[in-house]
Amino acid sequence: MDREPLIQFIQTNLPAANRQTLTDIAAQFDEYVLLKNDYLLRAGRVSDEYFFLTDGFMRAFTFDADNNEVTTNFFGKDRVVLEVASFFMRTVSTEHIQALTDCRGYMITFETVNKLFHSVPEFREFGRTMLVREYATFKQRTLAMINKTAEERYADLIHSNRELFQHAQLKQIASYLGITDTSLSRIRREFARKD
Amino acid sequence: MDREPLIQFIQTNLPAANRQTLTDIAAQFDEYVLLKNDYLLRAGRVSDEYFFLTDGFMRAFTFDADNNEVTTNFFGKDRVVLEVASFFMRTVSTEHIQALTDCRGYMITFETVNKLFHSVPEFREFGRTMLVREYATFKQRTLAMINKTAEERYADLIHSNRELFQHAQLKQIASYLGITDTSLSRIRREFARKD
DNA sequence: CAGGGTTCTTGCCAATTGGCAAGTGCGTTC
DNA sequence: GAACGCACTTGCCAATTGGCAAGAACCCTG
Repeated sequence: MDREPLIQFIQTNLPAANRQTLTDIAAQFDEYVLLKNDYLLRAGRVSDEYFFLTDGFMRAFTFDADNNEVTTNFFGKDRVVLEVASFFMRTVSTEHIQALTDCRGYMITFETVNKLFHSVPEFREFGRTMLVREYATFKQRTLAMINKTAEERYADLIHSNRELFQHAQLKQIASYLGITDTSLSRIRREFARKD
Repeated sequence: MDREPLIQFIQTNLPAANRQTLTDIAAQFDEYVLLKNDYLLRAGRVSDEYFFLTDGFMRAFTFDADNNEVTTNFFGKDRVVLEVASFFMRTVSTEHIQALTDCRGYMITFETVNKLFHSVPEFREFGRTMLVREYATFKQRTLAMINKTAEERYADLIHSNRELFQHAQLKQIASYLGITDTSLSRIRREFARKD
């Protein structure tokens, strides 16, 4: 069982930890595999999945008042995949998390996260850093919705995550960007002319 | 020094803690007062302010690419006021936090937060709960930007926080809702006709 | 390779929102 | 109380985005 990707990831976010601590933390995770279209989490359940994704793409989505699917997040390699509110507050999830491709990674439960959280100071730091990063990312997205045009948001996404476009449907990307698939299609046409 | 508001707040978010633990945590905070228009944080600095607001209203704001002011957050009574990214990641803040009214509350520094975080298990839980709540709130806001109209977002805000409208300028509220002051003015006109 | 389903694109028109500039209302100051 | 500044409103028009429906492109599956 090669946990190097996991260890590397924790270390990147926690340079101060020594090798033994890192492997101790990593040992608490279980290897986990999803096939394309498998669900990591379904709405209506309380999430018990803290998943570190080493290979593949996933997305989180929910439904709006008119029952339209809205993609709330995409996840790629080397990211922690979880529904923060449901996992930490033990509330029923309003979101689904599904594999866009075959996926591979490492899983840990709420109970184990808590155990590590209280017994390993370095893991506390790691957990907090994760949460702060995710928070900052969401804040940036809210800000982008406010002060950037749909075209700018599209440009940002394709430049930062071109590979995503090979795995996600344009309709999913559109709802993530806060526009309809029709508008996204038009933006892509304009974009193709210039760039 | 009556720290009851602070103790009550911590207890609400941490029902398991006993009285002694609560007073020990509260003892680490310092009373702090701001006059209207005073800044709690200025962009360009690394935030060292974790502020529990017991009375008054505050707002956080930044500037977009065209140098327009964008209000990113409003804070009322019984809320923790801080710039999460700057405070926890020790990065330079892109945001200002300013008092909309005279304010009163309790302050704690990054160093003391960390001390408590590692030495008091109950405070770890408290800190994590705060962060998770703030995260969930921002996520809800992003979602609202995507699948609600400007009018619905306005209705939500005025119903959940009517008092805010007595202290913040409509232009500030408009940028928080992701629209111009012109549009907000029109929405309010329509709204007044119906409701 | 024919048929059927899904995704994506396009055209047309409507609704929402923005930009600008002028106007109104209100409080402050001298 | 006249003059000024500031916040807010309004009118006019333009730009952006959405809704709908039809068509094109593509992929399965038999």
